Formats: sequence, structure tokens, C-alpha cells
Amino acid sequence: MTQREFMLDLPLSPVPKHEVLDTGAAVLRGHAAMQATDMLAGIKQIARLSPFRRMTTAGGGMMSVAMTCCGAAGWCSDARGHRYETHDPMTGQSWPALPTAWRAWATDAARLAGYDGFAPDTCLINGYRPGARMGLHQDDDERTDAPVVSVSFGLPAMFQWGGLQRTDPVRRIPLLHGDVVVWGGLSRLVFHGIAALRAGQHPVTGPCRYNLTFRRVW
DNA sequence: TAGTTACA
DNA sequence: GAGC
Repeated sequence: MTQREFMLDLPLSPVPKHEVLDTGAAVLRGHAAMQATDMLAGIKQIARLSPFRRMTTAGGGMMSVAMTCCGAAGWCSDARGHRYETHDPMTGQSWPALPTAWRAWATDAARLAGYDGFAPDTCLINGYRPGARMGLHQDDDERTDAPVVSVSFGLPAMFQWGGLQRTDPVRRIPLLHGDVVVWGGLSRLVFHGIAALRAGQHPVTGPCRYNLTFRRVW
């Protein structure tokens, strides 16, 4: 049972570096619940090849979220900044393949949210433990003509959805196991993040939250 | 600035 | 929350 629960509209003001038309993010409550078992098993497989690791940011800080990737491109950050890499710097190998079934599923989820023809070439996998957080940022490293499809599993998290300026007011949206958020166009440049994860126990993931984001990089 | 810390 |  899928539904677009709500649309978040943005102010039409400053238009940064990209030409854009649409302005919202859609939340599909529980849309990935049926995929949980399969996707979590897939994550385990992927992590055997490219383990979860905590990356460093340009400022020298260490991220609290543990990450890995699959697909043609992997998001990497170190003291020099962040970019996409074709190979996992930790192993020297290509990133694990993006499972075919995941790709098809993400295409469908994007379509439900109003984005036809989404063909992701990567999936970033984030692992959250209690206290882990994702600071406010924009998704401006990928192709701007494709949406981002974000899937949540495990412990609840508080999604922060701000505006085009870092200092814009932030809306807080709880994301639960199986929830999917889709955004594209102008909303790629909306500052967003995840508040520090509250400790807890989830029947499927235990003390963790996992987030998958499907993207088109190349 | 996908970061942490200091201070009002 | 603002500033770096």
C-alpha cells in the first residue's frame, strides 16, 4: 500500500547553479517494508566485500555514520573533500554490484513519486548507531536530472528538511522502518540531514538504522 | 559545512 | 543558533 503522504514545497527564490522545475520531496510511508528482509540481506553481502567504514570530512572531522556503497560509483570523503570513485579506496576493488532487483525497485519508487525513467547507477548505504547523525548538506554531487530515492530500515530517525540556505528553518519528519523519501530537481539543493539517532531496539535490525540512497551519478 | 567547538 |  503506497501513498504519497505529503509534499514539501520550497520557496521559489534564489536559483543556484541548476535549472530546475519542481520543488518537493515525497514521503512514501512504509513503501519498502516488504523489501526489508531482502535488502538487509543484500547489505550484509555488500558489506562483506566493501565493509562499512567511517569517513573523514574535509575539515578533518570524522563522520559518525558508517558507510559503504554499491554500483558504478561510490561516495567517498577524506581530508581532501568528497567525490565519487569507481573503486573502493579501502579495498582497491570495484564497488560491489548494485543488485538488479534493487535498481528496478528504485525505478518504481521514483515513478510513484512522479519521476519517470529513474535509472540509478549507485546506492549509498549508511549505518547508524545510537548517537550517529548526518549534518545538514545538499545533494549536489550527482546528476541533477535524476531524483534521490532514500529508504529507511530499523530504528526511527528524525529527518531534517530545511531550505536552500543552511540557516533556513528546518522541518523535522520522523522516518520509520520501511519509509521512503524521494526528491529531485530544486529540492536536491535543500539542506537536509538526520538528527542524532536515539538508542533503541528494533525487531529487525536491533540497535541500528540503515539508510539506502539510490542515485544517478554518471 | 555529509565536520566539531565555543559562546550568547 | 550563529560562525568558522
